[in-house]
This record gives sequence, C-alpha cells and structure tokens, in this order.
Amino acid sequence: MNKAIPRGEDVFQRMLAKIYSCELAPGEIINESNLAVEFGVSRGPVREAVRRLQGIQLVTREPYLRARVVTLTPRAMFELFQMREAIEGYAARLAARNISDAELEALVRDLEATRRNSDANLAFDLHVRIAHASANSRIIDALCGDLYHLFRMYRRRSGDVGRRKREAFSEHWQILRAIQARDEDLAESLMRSHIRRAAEHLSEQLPAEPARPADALSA
Amino acid sequence: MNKAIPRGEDVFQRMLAKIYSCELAPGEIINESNLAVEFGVSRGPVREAVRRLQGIQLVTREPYLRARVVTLTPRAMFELFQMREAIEGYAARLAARNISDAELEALVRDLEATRRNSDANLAFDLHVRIAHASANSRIIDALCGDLYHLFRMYRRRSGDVGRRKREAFSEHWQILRAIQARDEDLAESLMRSHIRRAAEHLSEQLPAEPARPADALSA
DNA sequence: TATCGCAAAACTGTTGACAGATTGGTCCCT
DNA sequence: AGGGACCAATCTGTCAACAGTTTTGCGATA
Repeated sequence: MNKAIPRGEDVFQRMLAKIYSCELAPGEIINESNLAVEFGVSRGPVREAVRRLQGIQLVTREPYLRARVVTLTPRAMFELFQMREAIEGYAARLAARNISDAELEALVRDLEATRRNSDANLAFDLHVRIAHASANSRIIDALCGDLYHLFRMYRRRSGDVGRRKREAFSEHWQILRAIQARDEDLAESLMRSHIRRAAEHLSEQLPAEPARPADALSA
Repeated sequence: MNKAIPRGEDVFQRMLAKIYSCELAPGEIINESNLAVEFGVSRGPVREAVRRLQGIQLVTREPYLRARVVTLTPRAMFELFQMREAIEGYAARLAARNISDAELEALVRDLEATRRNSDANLAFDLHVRIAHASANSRIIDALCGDLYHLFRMYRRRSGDVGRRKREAFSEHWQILRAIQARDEDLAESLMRSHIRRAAEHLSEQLPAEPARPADALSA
C-alpha cells in the first residue's frame, strides 16, 4: 500500500513556503537544528531539504559554513531573465512547431478568459502552458523548476501590478498569434522581447536594491 | 585552517567517475548500503551523493523505490541537444556582445593550436570557453553542470571520432569569426546549426539504442 | 501447473549521539 | 588602546541503530 509521505519531502515544501513568504528572508542564515525542532523532526530530513533547496539555487552554502537563503541582487535578476529569454524563447519556437490544434484552441480560450477575470496568476500561467507545449521535458523541468521558483521570489519582492499587466496581456496575445500562424521565428522573437520588457519593468520597481545581507539577524 | 574535505563530496566525485566509466551503467540499480561499504563510509554521505546526482539528472529515484542511473534514450538525447541549442546559442550571442579583445585573442590562438595537436578535449573546450565568455553565471553553471555531465555520458557511449572532428573544427572557426565580428545574430545562428549537426551525427552513431533497462541485474 | 496471499528479507527513511570545523569572545601581550 | 592567540560555544558532518515500506520467495490452494 502506498502510504509514503517522506518527512524530507514535507520539510522541503514547508521551507519553500517559508522562503516565498519571506519568513525565511533573503540572506538569512539557515540553522538545521532550529528548523528541526520547529518542524518536529530530526536534523536528517531538514538537511536533505536544505540540500535540495541548494540544488535549485534558492540556498547558497559551502562545506562547513552556514547556509543562507539566496540574496536577490539586481545582477542575479538580470542573469535570470537572460536565461529565461534564451529558454522561453526557444520554448515558444518549439510550441509554434509542435502544439496541437486542440491545445492551441484551449490556450486561446483561456487567455481570452483572463481579460475580464484579471487574475495575475492566470496571466503567468501562459508561460507555463507554452513551456509544456514545447513538448521537451528538459525545458519544461527547467522553466517550472529552478527558474520558476527564483522568478517567484523576485515577483513577490516587487509590487508587480497595474499598468504592466495591460501591456503583458497584449504581448501574450501577439505571441499566441505567432504560434497560431506557426511562425517559429516570430514566436521566439516576440517571447524574447516580452521577457526583456518584463525585466526592464521589474528593475525599475526594485530601486537600487537596499542590499542588506544580514539585517535579519538584528530581529 | 581550511582542512575541510567532506566525505559526501568525495563520494559524489567517485560516483560521478563510476557513472562516466560505466562501472555504474545506465539503468543500473544504486544500492546505498553496498556503496557505503565499498567506499568505506556510512550510508549518510552516500545518500547525500545520490541526492546530488539526482539533482543534476544523472540518477532517477522515487520515494521508497530504488534509485537507478539514468537511461540514455534517443528521446532524452534529442531533448538534451535542443536545450543546448537554446542555451549555447544564446551564450554565443552574449559572447559576441561581451567578450574582451584579449580573451578573444586567446581563444583564437587556442583554437588554432587544436588544428595540429588534435585533441578532442581541446575541441570541446571551446564550448566551455564560450559559455564563460557569456559572462552570465547562471548560463555558465547550466552549461558546465547538468548539461555538461549528461552530454559527456552520451559522448562516451558513441565512438565519436574521425570525420566529424574535421567538420566540427571548421564550424568552431566560423563561430569564432562571427564573435570576432561582433555579429550576435550570426554567432547564435551558427552555434545552433553546429549543435544540431552534432546531434544528427550522434544519432547516426547510436543505432536505435538497444534499450535494455534492467539487463544489469542479470550480471 | 499456475495463481494468490503471506511472511521474511532487503532496502530506504529517520533518529539521536558523537566527531570535526568554524565562529565569537576573552584575555594577555605589546 | 589595539592586535593576536587561545578557549568555549555553536554548528555542520558522520555514524550506527531503529522504523516503515517495498520486494522477494515460499507455500497453500484451486
């Protein structure tokens, strides 16, 4: 019988939530023992969770040194968005090549639905949908794994709303039209521009990044 | 004083070597206890190493099930090379944009040196060098991490030599010239073609992939 | 003989204790 | 008073034993 719910997995999810909610703030030190008692488990599962977080780049660590939640520098954000430009651009190209007519139809319908029910999550969902439409599991894993988690951290740190959302909607629509036309070059080009613009918008929001690495200690 | 040499790190490196040398063959089951006694350590460090290998996609595993070395299917190879096309292509673009004149000069010189001293490792080194020239640490990590390890596995599995090397040299040279001309579009386009051709060559070498998942058990 | 169920074996997940390294503070020396 | 060496506290790395789950092999039954 499948009753498997390893503690390490649970701790991993809970730590992820803590990082998203900034209960574990960027730059904050991660103490295995403390987290262990907090979660009511031994240090083993916590240790494993920390290593997994390190694997997806949400935690930095060196051999005998203390682990820290990754700090979101402007430079790191810049590099992350360049990476997204490369991979998501190519994903859009593959989507234009591989997406099925039925899937495409559903995508158009769902995008249209976001116009009135303006929910930000639905808007970003398009990126995930296009990633899946690429039909390349390695690309899907990358976009929905590491990059997605980090992107969420940046997003939460800025009051990303309002004017940009309208622009994004228009850009999403253009991308979808290019995919519909099976124009690979255009789809990739538009996706790159879209991500570049999102990056510019975000870097305006984060004003020079306070950059306080260990402030959390003084709590 | 820095005397740190964690066992987990050592075990990780040794397992990596075992996987490359096919002493741990694709599809083979990984037994924590056996490896622990083999390496003369406890199960803890082995466990950690296996998780790290899982993190870089060299090992597949599910909660209470046994871990296995990843099997190299033609489909997985196809997807891997698409990923490389996306990222290395973009890396070439960034290299054309960012590389310093001195670095470029060194690159040209080293590539020239590979013509006579035809060492396959030097040839591939160009990809690593271009990745570094991109000046994007996230791209560097991706190309020199997961993707690089998996690529090495495929490479070792095929008698990749001879005719292709001559072609590759020529293609490398063209890419470098595009970078020299600071032509971003051309550099990216040429890198993509180069990788696509390498993929085609490799898929000819691997004839339909024997695809024996658990043969290693019968040893 | 083939199939199903059950129990033992094997393996992974977890724990608490111990060892090695680093950090932080104190005290002595200049 | 400033600087450096030593020592204690703290934390990470490692180990061996225990618990829960899956796999395997045996035997009963049809």
